[in-house]
Amino acid sequence: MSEIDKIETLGKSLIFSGLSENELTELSQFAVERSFPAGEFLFWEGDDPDWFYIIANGQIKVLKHASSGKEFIIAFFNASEMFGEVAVFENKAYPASAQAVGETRVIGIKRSDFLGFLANRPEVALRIIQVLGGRLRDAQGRLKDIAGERVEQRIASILLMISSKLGSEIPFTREEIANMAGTTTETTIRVMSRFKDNGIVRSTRGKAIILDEAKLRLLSENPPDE
Amino acid sequence: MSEIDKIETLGKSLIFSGLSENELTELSQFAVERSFPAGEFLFWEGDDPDWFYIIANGQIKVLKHASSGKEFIIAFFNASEMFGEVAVFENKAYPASAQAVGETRVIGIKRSDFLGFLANRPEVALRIIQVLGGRLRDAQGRLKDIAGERVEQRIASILLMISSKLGSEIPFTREEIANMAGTTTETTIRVMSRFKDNGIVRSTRGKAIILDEAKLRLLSENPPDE
DNA sequence: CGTTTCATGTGACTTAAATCATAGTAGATC
DNA sequence: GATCTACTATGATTTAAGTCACATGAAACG
Repeated sequence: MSEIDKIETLGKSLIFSGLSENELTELSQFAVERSFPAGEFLFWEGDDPDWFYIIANGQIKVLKHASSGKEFIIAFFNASEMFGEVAVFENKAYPASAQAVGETRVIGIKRSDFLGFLANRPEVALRIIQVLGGRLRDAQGRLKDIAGERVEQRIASILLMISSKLGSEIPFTREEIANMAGTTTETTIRVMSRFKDNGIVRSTRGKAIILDEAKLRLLSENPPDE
Repeated sequence: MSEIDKIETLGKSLIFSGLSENELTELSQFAVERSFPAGEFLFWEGDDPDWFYIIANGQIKVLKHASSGKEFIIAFFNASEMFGEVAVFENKAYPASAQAVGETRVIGIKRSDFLGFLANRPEVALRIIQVLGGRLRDAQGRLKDIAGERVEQRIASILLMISSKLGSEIPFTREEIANMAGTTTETTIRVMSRFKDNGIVRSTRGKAIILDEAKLRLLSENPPDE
């Protein structure tokens, strides 16, 4: 990856998109490129937070393990999104693990370099605040869903959330969807089969295509009964 | 509340604690004091985000309602903490409602005033980033708990979380604890009775006192069986 | 190109927790 | 200090979803 590519990738990210050519160049001095094959972990929950990342291409899923060993997917990120930032700002161990979904290239910036760069760039800080705010909002919405809604509604919400980021093609297996909705693979398969019967989704192996977003939205908002 | 009091309250809050006397005075020009009796709502989910708040004294709980009407407590805040900020930064409707727990006094700052003040104060922005980061971390931890752990563990975690903020006296009813753990009042009563039998907590009406934090921590981290 | 692997699918059974019902009890309120 | 009201308590029953077990099928791989 050339210096030019790095600058371009940084510039595409939401948080750095307002920076001048010069600033991006300065920032790219600190930036290191790394590549990960599908399934590889970039860091594990509990690791020291040395790096802050921006995705050049590919996708990352961020997950935690319950005490039973069951995996729960907290978030997934697409090209030009940042991640690993919470640990970096607090200087505490990463609170979750990050795994490459497909072959993925990221740009890493060292904690100290990044904080130094940030110190006199209030615009960048404001953008980070917005990103974190949005993520907090999402997390709180999911909390309410998982605590209070039925699996069918939760799965509907997850599908909508994914499609709002990636479009109507959902590139996840039933197992992965289960791990986002906080349920089991079997239950997810059953619910998705019902969705298929009702013409809401179509599916192939490892993928689902949303056909009727309106119906899905209805399901995610209203209890099925009463 | 005098101007002096306002300045003092602002200065005590984590995000403004680094500011000079002058800056605090400037900020306090925008600050409006409001008082709420116990149980009153400061704003409802869906309201426009006009205000950003700092608690002068009292406590606030922030909650959402599931489609069944069941209430879920997302967070609660103590004196000198800020809240309502997510909506303000994104300029979207408040994603949750805020309710005064006891008699509560808050300081409100108008969205536009606050953003203006923030624009050229990177130190304040960095502190906000830290606060948001911490909250995001908490929310993600709770997500994993609610999705993957048993009620007993979840309740143990909630008690620990509360005691780390307020001390070993937990000033909440079983119903409120249930609404934080994402379970029912009856189940919470049963679990708490078990805790009492094991000498982990003592309790009076509307209150619980943690006697054995170590045991509680053990419970929150390890599955009861196997 | 057969075989191994992993995702989907389905039935039978179990279970943790919700729900429903009812009662005691402490504290507020008049 | 009698009367509400809200909190705690407990038993009985139901149920949504989890677990276990096994089958089918597509795709990955040597």
